[in-house]
Parts: sequence; structure tokens; C-alpha cells
Amino acid sequence: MAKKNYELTEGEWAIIQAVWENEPCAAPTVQEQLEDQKSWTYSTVKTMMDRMVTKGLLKTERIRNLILYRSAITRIHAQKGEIMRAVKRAFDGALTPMMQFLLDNHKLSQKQLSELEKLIKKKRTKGRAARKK
Amino acid sequence: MAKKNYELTEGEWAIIQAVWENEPCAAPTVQEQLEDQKSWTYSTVKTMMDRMVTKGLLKTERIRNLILYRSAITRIHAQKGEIMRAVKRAFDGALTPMMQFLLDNHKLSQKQLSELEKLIKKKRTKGRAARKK
DNA sequence: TTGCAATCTTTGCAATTGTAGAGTATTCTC
DNA sequence: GAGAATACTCTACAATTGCAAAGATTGCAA
Repeated sequence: MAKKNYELTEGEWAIIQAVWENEPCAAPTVQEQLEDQKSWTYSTVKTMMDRMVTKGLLKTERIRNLILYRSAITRIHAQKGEIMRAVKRAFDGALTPMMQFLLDNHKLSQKQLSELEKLIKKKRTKGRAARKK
Repeated sequence: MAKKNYELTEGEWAIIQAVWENEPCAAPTVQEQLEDQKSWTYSTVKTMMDRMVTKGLLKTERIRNLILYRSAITRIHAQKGEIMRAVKRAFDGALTPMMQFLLDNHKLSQKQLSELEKLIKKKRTKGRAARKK
């Protein structure tokens, strides 16, 4: 079970998010939900969804003459992929420099900063024995 | 001077990195430098570089019959673009959730954690009046 | 001046991505 | 059971990206 590194395109992100929100859902549903953001026709959405099935991003199940889609990867998975992509390309694969960059280049509010600090502290103390894969 | 959000492709990243390292440099130089990583022929590299000029990622200057390339955007710029891309797609544009995700989902060493903590602390105290650009 | 080496230019192709029209099948409704 | 509605299938097309061969230039060296 190779955990591939998925790199979704813009359009794929839009669609898979709609799918996550409606989980077992038909193509028209997705199209309707995206209608405001993107103004894609049904055809467009359906085509993309089918391509995503081929790529293993979605999977289907046919019920009579209706096709239900659900996601084949979790949001976490996809987010990880997106981040790995950035890290790999722009930071030579190294995570800490990327974090550092984030801290340096984006003005975070005091609140955000202290929130992060808290998180880190928790990680540090708790981290010790936790080796959950 | 609109600060566009550049989204480089895999190939473009490879090339612009080589350019950054050799700054005013000719296409053959870049090709040679990339030879190990990618095994692109000269043609390929040159084509890509020229396309990047069209897109405003590189710029050129002709000296007699030699064409010198240099980058048109800084590394910082490009990194920012790459990150924005990830944040926009996968985290709905919100930075802190992304950071949180990073902390949660990647096992950072104790050292890395404390390093980050230090950085944040510095940010917090120093941040106050600094509104540099 | 002839020829070779280095460089550039032109052209092209296949895969992916965004986009959709047009036609087909199934089902509901009167 | 005929038309309307719903959902699906098939086909296509332009732009971008990764890739490169073949031809045109230019400049140096013998």
C-alpha cells in the first residue's frame, strides 16, 4: 500500500472539497455546489470527476442508473501532499526552513504567535514516547 | 508594480534554482548544471528558459551572440508563491491552520521544536513596532 | 577560406488540464 | 405511452508543460 504523494490541481481541489462535504454524492450535486465559485457546467464537472476516478482520487459506486462518488483520499492526505510539494520544490525538502520562512515572512498577530507557541510546547513535552508512525 | 503570485512548475523550479546560483548565465551553463538531476538536453532547457522569459520569470540580455539570463524574481518571492499556493488550496487561505497542521503531522525532533520555539519567542517580543513593509 | 564547435532558432509532439457541446438513456408525469 | 426532466457518455478543443530533433548562425582556428 504505497502512500503516494498526491498533487491535486486547482480544479481537483475544488471538486474534492465538495465531495468531502457531501461524501456519497452524485455529480450533479457537486456541480450545483460549485456553481458559485467556479461556473462550470455539468459536463465539465463530470469529466473532471471521472478523470479523478482514474487517478484514484475518487471512487464510484453505481446504484441503478445513478453514480455515487466518494473520496478515495482523506483531506489530511491531500493537505500533506500539497505541503510536501511546496517543501520539495521550494525548500529543498527541508521542513524547518519552511516553517522558519513562514514565521519570518508573514505577519502573524500576537495571538497567532502565542497560539503556536502553546502548540509547540505541548508537542515538546508530550512528544517523548509517542511514536505513532 | 503588482506583486503577482508566481506558481512555478517542477521544471521551472529546477531551472530557476540553477539560474539563481549562477546569476548572469547562459543556457548551456544551466543545462550542464542540471545534467545530473534531470537529464535534459540543451534544447529542452533552452526552450523552457525562453518560455520562462515570456512569463516574466527570467530576463535576458544579449551580448553579441550570446544570451545571458538572470532571474526576474527572487527566491523569497518564489517561495512565497509556492506557499501561498498550498495555503490557498489546501487550507482555505488560512495560515495558522497550516502551521498547526505542520506541527501536528510531521515528526519534528526535539531540537527542531525548541528551535522553532525560540524563533517564535523572538518574533513575539520583537514584533511590536516593526511594520517593515 | 574552410571547417568545426558552440549556440541559438524553429518546429513539433504527447500528456495533462480546463472547458464544454451534443447526443443517449432512464425515469417521471400526465 | 409520449414528452419532459435528469443524469450519463462520447468526443473535442485550446493552452500548458515536459521533452527534443533538426536546422541556422557565428566565430575561431588551421
